[in-house]
Amino acid sequence: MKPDSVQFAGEVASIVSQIPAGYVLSYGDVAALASFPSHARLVGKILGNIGMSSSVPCHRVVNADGRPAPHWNMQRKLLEAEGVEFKPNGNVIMQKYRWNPPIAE
DNA sequence: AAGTTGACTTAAA
DNA sequence: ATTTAAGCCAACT
Repeated sequence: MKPDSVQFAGEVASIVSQIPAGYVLSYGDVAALASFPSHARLVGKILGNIGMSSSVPCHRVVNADGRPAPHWNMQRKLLEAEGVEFKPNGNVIMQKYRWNPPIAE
């Protein structure tokens, strides 16, 4: 099934909105939760689109390394405000702050 | 229509 | 540690 941008965006927005403060999720994870494990890149694009005009906490979504988006600077600061710690190299401590999502079906 | 790009991921050099 | 390669697939040019 092809991901309708509307549906996919809706799923992504819904999932990202459910991320509790102090936790992060990778694009791949969000994509997988949205039922499209191979559209991690699309998640980023969608967040870029909706994040500017929606209440979706797009700052809680990072890449698989736990590193904030390459285009957006304040993200790290926002995560720090959520209580997320960073490694000296600038990566989030994923093994500790990676959100454990509810078992979806 | 065809080629390029990218807020990705994993692996390898 | 960093860079490259390749897989990935919708959106963009």
